Amino acid sequence: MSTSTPTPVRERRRQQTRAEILEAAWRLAERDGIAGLSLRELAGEVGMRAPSLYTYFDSKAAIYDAMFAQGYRELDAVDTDLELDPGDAVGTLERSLEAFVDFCCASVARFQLMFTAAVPGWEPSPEAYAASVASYERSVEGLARLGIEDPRHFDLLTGLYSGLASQQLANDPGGDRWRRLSREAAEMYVTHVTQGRRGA
Amino acid sequence: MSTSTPTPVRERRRQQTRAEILEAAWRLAERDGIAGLSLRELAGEVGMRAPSLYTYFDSKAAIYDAMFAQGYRELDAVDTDLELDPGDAVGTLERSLEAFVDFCCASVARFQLMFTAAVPGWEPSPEAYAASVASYERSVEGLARLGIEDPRHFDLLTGLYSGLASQQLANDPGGDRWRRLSREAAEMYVTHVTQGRRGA
DNA sequence: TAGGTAATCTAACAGCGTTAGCAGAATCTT
DNA sequence: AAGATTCTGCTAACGCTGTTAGATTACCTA
Repeated sequence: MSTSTPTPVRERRRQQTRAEILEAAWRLAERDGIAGLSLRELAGEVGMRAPSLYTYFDSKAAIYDAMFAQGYRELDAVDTDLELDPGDAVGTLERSLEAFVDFCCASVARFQLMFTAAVPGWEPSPEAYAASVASYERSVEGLARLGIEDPRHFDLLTGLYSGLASQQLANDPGGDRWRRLSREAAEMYVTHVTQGRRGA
Repeated sequence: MSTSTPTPVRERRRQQTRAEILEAAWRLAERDGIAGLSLRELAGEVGMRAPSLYTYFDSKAAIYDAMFAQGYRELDAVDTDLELDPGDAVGTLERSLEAFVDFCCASVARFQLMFTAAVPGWEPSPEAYAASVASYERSVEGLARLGIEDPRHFDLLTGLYSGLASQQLANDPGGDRWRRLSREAAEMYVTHVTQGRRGA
């Protein structure tokens, strides 16, 4: 007939090649910045010419999309590893802040892709964006278990996360000038959100 | 003689055309993102062809440099307008935070250029960078007059500035979801830095 | 008005993402 | 095993990018 199955064994090779391309893409993006990624060079890195990449990805934007989704999967892994102790909100937030700064510093390209509009024309597709929203909502849930439920307080905290990470990356890459403020920031924040309102 | 004066009246026209180019550059950068700026379109906007721009700027990077310096001059103007009241640290910081978020939101392109690495290959020249450092140090001085001198506390505050502004721009452009937290953030911060240490 | 400089142009180069059309290889079907 | 099909990679090309070289025009100065 005409439209047969998508060939089950072919699909394996295809996915493996896709993964190989993404791996090379991260390497090059780390070297040249996320927006500096060149399809011709990326293709050469996996032994191809540029047009052949279009067999595996519809466009450069689709490559960014796959990387974006990969980034949020990795962030979810970090969040999952983090042990949440409702009895020690400060300690939990401290570790969470440190983990987030570490996550951002571990890959500048990933940070640029996930949290800044560093790629001129690109923005995540609806599906990729949905993954980021899901990750965000999981954080909301975690914070709620620490007793933080006021939306304003939650926004204030995301500001702290974002602020420490972006300052660390922009003004002390490779160092810990802002990362080491995690404890102090957590204390300041928890003191603030619990002040006046004891118990419930 | 060979190398005569740079012609005093010619220089006026030249500077005016430079300003005209920069003005158009901001307009286009606002529309397409700072990295999406096209020299051919920029030239067309001022009635030229692309190569003619090289009479006024050595390269596209030089245009970014001029815009970068302009941005810091505008930021300095904001800081200068801000009245510093040592008797009301919270109020002063609140207004300062609001002003900074407003400054960032007033021009996404300017924010991208000044505070993010949104332009692939470009980074400010030593002269342009020096202007940003000078602006930074003026802020340190202002903060010191509010009694904030501990470098750690200062870094924590820059994190708050950066965090509120970047979250506002990324997740609620045009709104005030993070901007309106300025008061609360200032209270939280001042409470923290003054706790335990009264007087001197 | 003549001379010289400054400003602008066209043509071109190497790079970019992307598309069209074609060759070859790998697979599935008979 | 042979034929039909699909899949993967290629080359050539288009229109875009920043940039340079060289020629030409416009303008200020003397």
